[in-house]
Amino acid sequence: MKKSGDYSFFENVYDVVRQIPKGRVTSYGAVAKYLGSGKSARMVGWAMNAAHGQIPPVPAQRVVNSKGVLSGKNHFASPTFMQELLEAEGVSVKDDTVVNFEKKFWNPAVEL
DNA sequence: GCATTGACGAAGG
DNA sequence: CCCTTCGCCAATG
Repeated sequence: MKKSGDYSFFENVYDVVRQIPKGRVTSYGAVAKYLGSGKSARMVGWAMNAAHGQIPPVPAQRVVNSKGVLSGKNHFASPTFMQELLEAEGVSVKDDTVVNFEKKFWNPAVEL
């Protein structure tokens, strides 16, 4: 039996990612740190892997690694889909890396 | 139950 | 900047 508010780590990750403002990005580690897991950035990535088909949809394209690289683009429907989604939101991507990453960076621990 | 993998990150060379 | 090593933890074989 599942109680209301019984959020798993995965769902908690989805909740944070869904709150990323349009045109901004964050990193797996930042989300992990906000959730208190700190070094479990891999789990955030794993959560994204299971994020497909989630309702409401999880904007996984706004989550990149600490360098601003679209490390997970290969997991989207198409390797170019992630970049296209970001550029459609006003985030420029060059060589699989977010341009002006530090300016686009959205830190949940600070902004949330 | 152990070994390997991974959409990561930090530190060291 | 590039590469290697280590830590972290769930999923998978």
